Amino acid sequence: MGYDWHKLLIDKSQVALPHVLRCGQSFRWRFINGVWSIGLKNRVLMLRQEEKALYYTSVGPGQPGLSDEQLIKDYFNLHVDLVKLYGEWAKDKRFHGHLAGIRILRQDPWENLCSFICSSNNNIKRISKMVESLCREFGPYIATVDGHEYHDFPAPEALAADSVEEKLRSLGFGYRAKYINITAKMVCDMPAGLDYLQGLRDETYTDAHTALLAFSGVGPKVADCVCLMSLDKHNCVPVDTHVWQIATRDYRLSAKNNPKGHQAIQRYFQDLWGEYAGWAHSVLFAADLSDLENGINVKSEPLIEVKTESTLETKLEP
DNA sequence: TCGCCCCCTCTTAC
DNA sequence: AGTAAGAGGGGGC
Repeated sequence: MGYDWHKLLIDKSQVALPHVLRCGQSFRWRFINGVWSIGLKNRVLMLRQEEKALYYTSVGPGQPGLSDEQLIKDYFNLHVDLVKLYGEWAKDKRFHGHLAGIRILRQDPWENLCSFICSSNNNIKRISKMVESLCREFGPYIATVDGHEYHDFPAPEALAADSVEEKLRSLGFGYRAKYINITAKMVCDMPAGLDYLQGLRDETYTDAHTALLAFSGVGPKVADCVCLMSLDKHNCVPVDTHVWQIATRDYRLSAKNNPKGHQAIQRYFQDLWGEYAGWAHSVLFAADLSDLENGINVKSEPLIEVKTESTLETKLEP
């Protein structure tokens, strides 16, 4: 099957897919035979990267008024010059030698919220499994590509039925099953629905953060992750035990590992890094991440299929 | 196999 | 009122 690959001129130092898509922001990306793919906004989006260019193509109808290129530029926050930011952060010696191309995504707030409700007391591998279950069981089918089924992330209505909690428990969600179910009901009961979450992009950090805390299974850390990764609060630094360790070990801060201590650490990093403090934090965070490149959702087809299907090199010549 | 620890939040108890 | 401690499912080490 021949894909119509399009080229976007962007350097790896601006976005490094293997790191950005595996550092605990989005949990749905697959990596199959050198191609990154995801079911997003009613299409299967596929990406492939070279040193100075990103190649993209898609399968499925998509959404009216949202081209693949628009989706990519929005999803990856490509209007932000990451290289310039790295230059500013380099004043901090601890940044020297860290991974390049790690940027904050601009995800869908609803998916972001649900994913991070799943993330409490949890690890990336298991979160990925849970989010995939969510999409497979409750998300609308989009297409099958090279033998792999792709679903979109489920709408709140699909997760609001009373039967959902038990189903999620059987899928290994544990106590988070109830949180997801209740939060979905809450969003469905809102007059504005998903627009309410989307609208938090226009609110201040404090207001957005407070609003998110009202949802079930959402504490300060999860609220901060959503603020940073889908609500444009670029200077928000989510502090968990991991970031707490970086702060106390590498930065010699003497904060306690409790909410007050976490808040103090957040303020310290915001002062230090400025407007895009949340982005800076993700670079240090990723550097410490043992889960990076751990083989989640990675598949390789038998060699013979690679030759015959030839989704890569032969179709990529500009 | 058995502990122990987790990218936490909620609840209860001071 | 603000803070502290324990429970909660499953999986990794």
